[in-house]
Amino acid sequence: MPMEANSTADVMVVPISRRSLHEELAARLRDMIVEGALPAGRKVSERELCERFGVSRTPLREALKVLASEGLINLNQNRGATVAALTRADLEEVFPIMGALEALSGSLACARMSDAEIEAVAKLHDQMVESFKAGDRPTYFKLNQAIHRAILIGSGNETLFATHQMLAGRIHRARYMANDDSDRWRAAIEEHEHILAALQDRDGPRLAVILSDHLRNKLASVMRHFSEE
Amino acid sequence: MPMEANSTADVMVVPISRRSLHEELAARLRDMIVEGALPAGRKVSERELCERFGVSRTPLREALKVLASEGLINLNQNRGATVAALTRADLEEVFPIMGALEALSGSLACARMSDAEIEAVAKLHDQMVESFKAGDRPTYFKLNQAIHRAILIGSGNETLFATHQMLAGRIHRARYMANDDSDRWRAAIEEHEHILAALQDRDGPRLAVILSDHLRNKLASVMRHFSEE
DNA sequence: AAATCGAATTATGCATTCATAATTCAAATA
DNA sequence: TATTTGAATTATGAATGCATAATTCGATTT
Repeated sequence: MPMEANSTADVMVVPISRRSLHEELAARLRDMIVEGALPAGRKVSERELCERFGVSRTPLREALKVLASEGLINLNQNRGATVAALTRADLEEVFPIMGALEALSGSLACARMSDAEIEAVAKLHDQMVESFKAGDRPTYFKLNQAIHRAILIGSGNETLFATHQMLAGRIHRARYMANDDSDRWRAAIEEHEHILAALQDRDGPRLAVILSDHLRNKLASVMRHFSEE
Repeated sequence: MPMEANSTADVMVVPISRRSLHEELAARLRDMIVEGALPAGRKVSERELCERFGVSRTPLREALKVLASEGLINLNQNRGATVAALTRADLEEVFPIMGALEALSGSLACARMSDAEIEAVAKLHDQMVESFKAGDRPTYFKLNQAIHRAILIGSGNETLFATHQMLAGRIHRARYMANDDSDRWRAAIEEHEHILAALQDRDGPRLAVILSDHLRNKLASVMRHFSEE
């Protein structure tokens, strides 16, 4: 996906293709659910959302079907949609899968990323360590995600990225609901040191193991703080 | 998902909840695409499908949105839907992911499957070997799939199963389009012997490695016979 | 007062209709 | 004859309408 700055020429050629409404709606609703603006278990009223977004029910309902297939909402026949609740069982299912996917991505990334790209990850890592030292959780959280994302993308496998993203969306709420305690936070930073080192060494198998363990530890941390919704 | 035989009592209680049309349509179309009844690249005409299934465009279009999110069809703004073509790049992306997922499932299955369930896999395996000896490819293919499926389900991780299923759907066409040659077929049987042995030994790490390799080898075989559509 | 029944209301599932973008095809032009 | 233009046709995107299932809420009964 090319991301050049918008030159005038670009603006003339590309930009007309507005996304269809169902796509736009799915993206917005997905974001609202993932970010917790729509709390888990809450009834999703078609009428209310139609009014909020100023669209008819047709594209909205199309978007709801897509989100249901992603596991973000549940559709009950003739009884409307509800935001899918996250259970401990969900977390125990999803985290190991993400671990396996990240392990694969790390392994591939070691072989495919350019030196410059790895250097960019190192920059993100340093910034992340800074935000840890400053106790700035929101920034830490963003940079942490950026690093994992960079490795996923660095794998060069778009399907891998997309699959991971879908699962990450499902558990995002829990991930930042349950903040790491200071011990776990420190340990996470240390794991990230190892992640960066393995990546810089381009040691795929080692990075795979580290990432898998990292996710396992993250699950344990989340589970400690997670209360069923 | 309980699957008891339909007693009269069950029939009175459960069965009324007919699936919604969009769900039914998505399932039917998914099957048609996966099984190759709708060839890759082919335009998906809404009118034609509406007539065939006797429904209006509304639920059909809902189903199409879902299938698009699964990667089975492509939607082009104002220009309709087409069955997604499978490229070599797709296979090279999807197989390693399935390998990672099956490796995880094998690892979990070793810990969680009951002896009886493992015995059932052994039965499937023996039947599969029989069909190999008989040169019966269709039966071999079905039993092979049944074994992988049993291990996926044996992992006890429904999300893992669902994620795998979605990816498997995307590449199913290629998998049976490109039949193994006799050398590869023989090798596949041998790999399955190792799979069964590791499962019976409940040696999770070993099974994970074997399954991952198995998928890698399958990819190589498919790639040899696969011609871009 | 609590529980139950049922009419009224509301929401959902699907069909139909409308507006617009894409495509087709024949006529006009070079 | 090949190419281009544009009117007619067709298909898609989205809104509206209709039938039915679910829910609400007040009246009735115990």
